Amino acid sequence: MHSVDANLLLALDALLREGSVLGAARRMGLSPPAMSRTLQRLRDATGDPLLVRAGRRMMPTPRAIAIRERVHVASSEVRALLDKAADLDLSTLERTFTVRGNDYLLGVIGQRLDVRVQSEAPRVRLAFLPEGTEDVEALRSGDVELDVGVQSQLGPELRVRKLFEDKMVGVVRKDHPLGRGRLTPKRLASVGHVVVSRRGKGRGSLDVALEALGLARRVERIVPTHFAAAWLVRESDRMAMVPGRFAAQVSGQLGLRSVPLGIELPPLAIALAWHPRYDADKPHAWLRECFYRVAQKLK
DNA sequence: TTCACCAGTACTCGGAGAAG
DNA sequence: CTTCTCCGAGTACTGGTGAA
Repeated sequence: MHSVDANLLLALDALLREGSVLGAARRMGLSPPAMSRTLQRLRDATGDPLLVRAGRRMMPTPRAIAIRERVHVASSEVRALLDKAADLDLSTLERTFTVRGNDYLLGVIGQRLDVRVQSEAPRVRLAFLPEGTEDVEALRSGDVELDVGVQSQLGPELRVRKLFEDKMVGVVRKDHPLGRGRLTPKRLASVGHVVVSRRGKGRGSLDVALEALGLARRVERIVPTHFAAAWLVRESDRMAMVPGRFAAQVSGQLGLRSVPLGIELPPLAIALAWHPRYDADKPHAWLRECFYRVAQKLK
């Protein structure tokens, strides 16, 4: 290899993302012939056709598919390195960040994060998406720029930064009998439960722990959010299991009592996750730092 | 989408002249 | 004599237009 033209890398990224010479030309601000010639240079440089005609469409070769993600990461790095706006000016920064997280996150740190972002970068917009399927592909494609929550099944290339730990507690209405006296596993299993699950699953770590003691609980309601669970138990005999920080935040306002579970459960580790293409992206790094700083101030 | 052709730009290289 | 700077010609590269 004689030399490397960064424009070729950017053009290759545009071609692989668009899957079309015309589309890539539009993306790069070139004419279609110029992009076609650039594709020809890429073919010469790589020794691979990269995109081949299939009727009216262009299909990527196996080599193109294999390098697509790495090319995208590398071109993002190049853009970030050569970006004229390398000196981040938060007062004028206009950008929408897509953040995936659940209502627990918003309840615990949403307000403080909102104040911090508003004071440091007033023109920044935060678009919160529900966790949904926890799709890793959304992080890889850039549809989700930052994921906040319990990071369990991530791709090996994704970056993770721990924010804080939490533990599950029970919440019941204020005058509920469970609120008086010690909450034993047996008493825990004696009431109906509201379970939080985005996928409609009624089984979790509490069931495993109870089964080890020869007990089982009755799951009577399954809801998608912690807020919904808290709302349901406030006028029923049921209890819900929610993260402790969330319970502390909403119990007073909803007339609930939070009760420590008389059973040992693994702690919740809440963390940020993002794709490495944002490593060198200063606005993204600033937002990650905002989350981290706000989380560190939690008691 | 690709090819042929054209224009503009940048780079390389060699020669000429000045300075030490 | 050597080194440095400037200048012009040649070459390579990139991107545009028009046609197929």
